[in-house]
Amino acid sequence: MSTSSDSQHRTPPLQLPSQEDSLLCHVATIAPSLHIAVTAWFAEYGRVFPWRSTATPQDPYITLLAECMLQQTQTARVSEKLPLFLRQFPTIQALAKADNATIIRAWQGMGYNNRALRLRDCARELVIRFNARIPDTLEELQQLPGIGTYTAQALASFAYHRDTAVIDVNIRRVYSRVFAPQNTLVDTLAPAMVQSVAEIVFPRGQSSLWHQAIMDIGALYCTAKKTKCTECPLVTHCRSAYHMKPALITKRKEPSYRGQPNRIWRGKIVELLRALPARKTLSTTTLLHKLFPPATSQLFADMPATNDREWLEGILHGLEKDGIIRITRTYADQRAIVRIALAL
DNA sequence: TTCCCGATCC
DNA sequence: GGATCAGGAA
Repeated sequence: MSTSSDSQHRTPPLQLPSQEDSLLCHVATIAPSLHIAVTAWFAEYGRVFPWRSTATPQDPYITLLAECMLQQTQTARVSEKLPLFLRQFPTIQALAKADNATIIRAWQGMGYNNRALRLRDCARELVIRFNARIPDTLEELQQLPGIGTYTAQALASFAYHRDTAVIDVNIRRVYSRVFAPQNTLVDTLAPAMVQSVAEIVFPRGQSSLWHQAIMDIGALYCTAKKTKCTECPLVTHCRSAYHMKPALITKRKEPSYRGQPNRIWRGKIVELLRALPARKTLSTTTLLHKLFPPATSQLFADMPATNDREWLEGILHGLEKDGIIRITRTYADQRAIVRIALAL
C-alpha cells in the first residue's frame, strides 16, 4: 500500500494504489483465512506419496530424486519408479558412479532421458563439490545440473523446511485464479506478480506443508482444463471460481516425421537400445527396418528410403550429442557401416 | 522461443 | 487415436 509522504499534505495529488499494490494487499488480507482452510483440507485430503513427509523434513536425497523425476512425469509413475530407482542407487555416491547406459536403462518408462543424465551429473557435482551433501540455499542448488528455479525451491522447502516461496505451474495457476479474476482457463498473472504473491502468501515456518497442499489443490481441483470448483476447498476465497471460459486452442507445431514427433521416434530408438544386451550394437539398417516395417514403408512408397536414412542420421546425431547413444563407424568394401548403442 | 518422453485419460 | 500433463536447458 502507498504510504508516501503525500498523504500528509492537505491537497495531495491523487495517488491511487496501483493494481499490483491492491492485489498484494488483498493477498495479505485473506492469507490468514486461507492458511486455516488449506491446513484443514490438507490434513484430511492431502495426497500421500513415498517421498512425502511434512511433519519432519524429507530426506534430501529422496527429495532430489523425486523432484527431478516429477519435473515432467506424472506422480503415479514416479510413485512406482522411485522405490526401484532408490534400491538401485541408494546413495548419492552410487548414483554418481552410474555410467550413461546404466542410468538410461534405470530411467525406463520415465521419458525425457536427458533428465536422467543430468541427475547423474548432479550427483557427481555433489560428490566433488559438496562432499556428497545436498546444499540448502537456492543459489547453490540452482548451480547444479538439472536443478532450475522450481527444483531448487522444492528442495529448500521440502527437504530443509526453509521459508522460501515455491512456484510450479500448478501453484502459479492456483494463485492466479484465486487472487485475480481470470477470464479464461489459460490466463495467469505475470511471472513477476506471481513471485510477489508467492512470497507474501505462505505461512512462515510452514512452507513445506503449504506448497505441497497448494500443488495438490492445483492437481485435484484447480486443473488446467476442467476445473472442479464445486469441490475446491478454496472456492469461497476464489476470484475466478465458475467464471473462466474455455481457452482458444492453440496448437504449436513440433518437428515430426511420417506423422510422429521426432521426440517420439527418439524414444522408440532408445527403447530398442535398452532391450539390447550389454556390449551389443545395432546397425542403422536393422534400426531402419524396426522403425519402418516393410508394411508401413509401402504406405509411403512415394518417399524414397534414402530420406529415411537421411532423417535418421539427424536423429542419431542429436541423441549422440545429448550423450544418450554412441555411434561407431567402420569401413568395409568402401562402405561406411554405422552401428549404435547406448552411451557408456 | 523450442526441444526434450510416455502412461493414461477421453 | 487424439488430448493431456510437466521443468530445465540452449
